[in-house]
Amino acid sequence: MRAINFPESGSKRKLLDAAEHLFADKGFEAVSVRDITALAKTNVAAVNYHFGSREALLGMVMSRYMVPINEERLARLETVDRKWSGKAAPVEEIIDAFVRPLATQVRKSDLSERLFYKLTGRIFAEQADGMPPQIEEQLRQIIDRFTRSFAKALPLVAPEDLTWRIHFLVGGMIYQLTHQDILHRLSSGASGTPTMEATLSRFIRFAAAGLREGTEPMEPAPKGPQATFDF
Amino acid sequence: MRAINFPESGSKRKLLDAAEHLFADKGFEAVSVRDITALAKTNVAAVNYHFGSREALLGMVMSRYMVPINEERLARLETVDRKWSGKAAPVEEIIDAFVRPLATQVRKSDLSERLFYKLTGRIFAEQADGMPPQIEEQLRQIIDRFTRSFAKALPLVAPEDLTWRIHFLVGGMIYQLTHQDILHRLSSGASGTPTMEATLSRFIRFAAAGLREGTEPMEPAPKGPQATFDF
DNA sequence: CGATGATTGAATCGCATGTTTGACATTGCC
DNA sequence: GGCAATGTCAAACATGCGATTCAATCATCG
Repeated sequence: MRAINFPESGSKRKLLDAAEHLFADKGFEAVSVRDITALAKTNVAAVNYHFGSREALLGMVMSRYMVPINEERLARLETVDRKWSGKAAPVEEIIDAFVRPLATQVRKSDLSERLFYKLTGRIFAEQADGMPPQIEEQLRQIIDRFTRSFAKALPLVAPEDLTWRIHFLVGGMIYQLTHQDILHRLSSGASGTPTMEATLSRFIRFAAAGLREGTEPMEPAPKGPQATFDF
Repeated sequence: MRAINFPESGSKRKLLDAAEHLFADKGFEAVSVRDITALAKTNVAAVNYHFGSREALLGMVMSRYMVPINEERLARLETVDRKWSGKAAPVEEIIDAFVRPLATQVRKSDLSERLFYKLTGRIFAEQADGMPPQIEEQLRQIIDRFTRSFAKALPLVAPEDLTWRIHFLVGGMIYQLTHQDILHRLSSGASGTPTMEATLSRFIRFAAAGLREGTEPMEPAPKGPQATFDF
């Protein structure tokens, strides 16, 4: 499907690394070509020589970063599908296949945990238009495949509802990644930044409950008339 | 607490309106002073004359936009608290107090639905640092107050867990607002943009289930060994 | 009216941006 | 060695930016 060669060394690689760090830290718009070449210790012209333009470099940073994550997502989903072939898989496992690659790929990266997650968030939050076409295509495929698996796991959720709930899921995760620090700054009882592992399992529980909503075998209302809340 | 007068007319008002439209549509960084003054049909110098700087104008746009929303949030929460004084309110009502003001304030605005929500999202997603101090303070107060109400409504959820779940909630909503169009473009079975009312009630159900997760009176596992899922 | 202070307008400042240029250095291959 | 191809470099270019200047205009009120 793909045929990109990400350079292993040389100043092209140095530029990609520097750009990745800076984009993750400050955001795509806030980083100039000169910032990048300064950090990479190359000449300003190097960016345009190697990539043609600043935008092309930006796209290549996103690709190099996203492609392995998305490939692992699909691989993990396939494993889950095989394991539960035909039967409905637990939604937790599907969500896990979607978010876990973030935790595994972070270790293969030069980026710190914090920067790695910020970059993920930024790719969605800032650059969602202007994404390289092949990345957008890959994403479309992923949402498609995961939606199919969720649909099988949650036959009682109407497809229309399911689409929305998946959006809420993706959004909650993205936002969480990008804005961990800010949200914690706004919460007065802010406990220190926790490990990614803990965040992921918390998130999976939260999202799984949201996805399953309404499919439980009739829970007795624990308190008050919440069954009659009027929407 | 506050003592801002938002101008009712004149070119100061025209600048605020123009800036609001442009910021919502293109994002804060992508809009220049010249773009704003062109749309407002004023001179370039007007921005610096009336606001001192581009940044100050940006802050005033955010304030004029966010303050009424946040005030309505607090007012609604207070109503809910009074209604259930002492007792635990249904989480749906608390979430509603948080998200409903978006639907009511959109009608008082000059902005289209789409631009209105995009602006909300952008204030969080792009400008979360650099927010005017008084807005940040207001937000902190809101998260505080809502957290307290949620805690009372969900006594079985550990405070630490609750903080996280609220983050997921806020993030899911923000992201949804900002990226409705993109997510729908990525979902192949994209049905047309639905009304805000429908989105809100879908979201409230999703988030309420996530918040309540683990507090239900022991649901019989509907399928598979999901109780032993290993995190 | 005329004076005073608020507002506008055209021009310009200094600066940072992405990109291009052309000379120079390095590399790899015959 | 010779000679392309490839890569590097300092310098400059064109553009757009936020901000400022200062004279012209306007509104308000004595």
